[in-house]
Amino acid sequence: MAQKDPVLALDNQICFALYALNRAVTARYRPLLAELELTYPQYLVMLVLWEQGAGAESARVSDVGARLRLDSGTLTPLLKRLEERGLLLRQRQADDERVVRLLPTEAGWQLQEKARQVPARLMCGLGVEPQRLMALQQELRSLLAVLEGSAPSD
Amino acid sequence: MAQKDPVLALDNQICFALYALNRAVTARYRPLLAELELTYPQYLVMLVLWEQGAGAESARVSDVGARLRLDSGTLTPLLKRLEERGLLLRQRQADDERVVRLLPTEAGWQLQEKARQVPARLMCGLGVEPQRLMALQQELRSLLAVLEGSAPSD
DNA sequence: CAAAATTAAATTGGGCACAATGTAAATCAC
DNA sequence: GTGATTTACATTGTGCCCAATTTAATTTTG
Repeated sequence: MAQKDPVLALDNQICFALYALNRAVTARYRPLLAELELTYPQYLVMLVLWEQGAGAESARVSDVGARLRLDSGTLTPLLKRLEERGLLLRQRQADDERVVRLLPTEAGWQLQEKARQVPARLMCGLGVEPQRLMALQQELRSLLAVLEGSAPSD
Repeated sequence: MAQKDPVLALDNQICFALYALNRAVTARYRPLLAELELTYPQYLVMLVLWEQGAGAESARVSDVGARLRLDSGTLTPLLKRLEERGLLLRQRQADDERVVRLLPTEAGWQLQEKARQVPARLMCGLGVEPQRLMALQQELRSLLAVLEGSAPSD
């Protein structure tokens, strides 16, 4: 007893494969995002803001949080750093002071131009057939939907 | 220009699917590991130590780091917390004082007993066919091997 | 309308990740 | 065998994550 147990073997933990690959992929993004002076979570936030489009209704903190599954404890300081860098403005909504609207600045939009090449450069660097990645992405998204659609412990 | 761009759409980023699913799965572990009073990275470290077996040569900090792809900046404080909790001993190797050996204590081995049920309980809670998870894990591991076998930007 | 409940962010605190640097011990090179 | 490298951890500092709490504004209820 109290010895090796295949059930507890690291290589049998689905979680570890996910954890390790996530960090390995993030590490591949790092040098590319360093050119934009963005961290990986900051890049994701900018993607959400860019996605809203310039003309559309600006995103709220909670919109970004819902999209990225992050709460204000993570987002508030991150957004303040992006604001200090001049990439966006955080402003309280006049008719509902609880809400903070996030508006990319001109510099924020200019950064989008530089960011456009990131996905392709990443894919190249990975050295994996795009089809294979697309298939994986579909599966990951599908599983995420399953997890988000069921209670944390049915 | 400077508007929506399918290349930058969040839903097209393989990275985001990986990032979001990893956090969702970790969140599923959290209540189970809370019963053991372990965080998720602490759980992974204990898995490595348990895997070594009680009779075998004890693991070094760098062994755990190599297995989990974590450096001493992450591991040292984490291991100190596990030591404070009485789950392991950190002791310098006599014939090479640079090396720190990690030895699970009796409490550390007892915790393995409680941990044995974690994987099955997690799988149940996910509500996904085990075969599907096994297939995903194979793919994740295969991709991790590819990334670790190639330069960070070929 | 006033009290209670809800909502949106912010704050606080603990614990990862990771880059960069520091420190001491062991090994190598001449 | 001594100086230069290398190795193994530790430390420092920045930036996530997340739980729990707080604050302030809005909405709901009686």
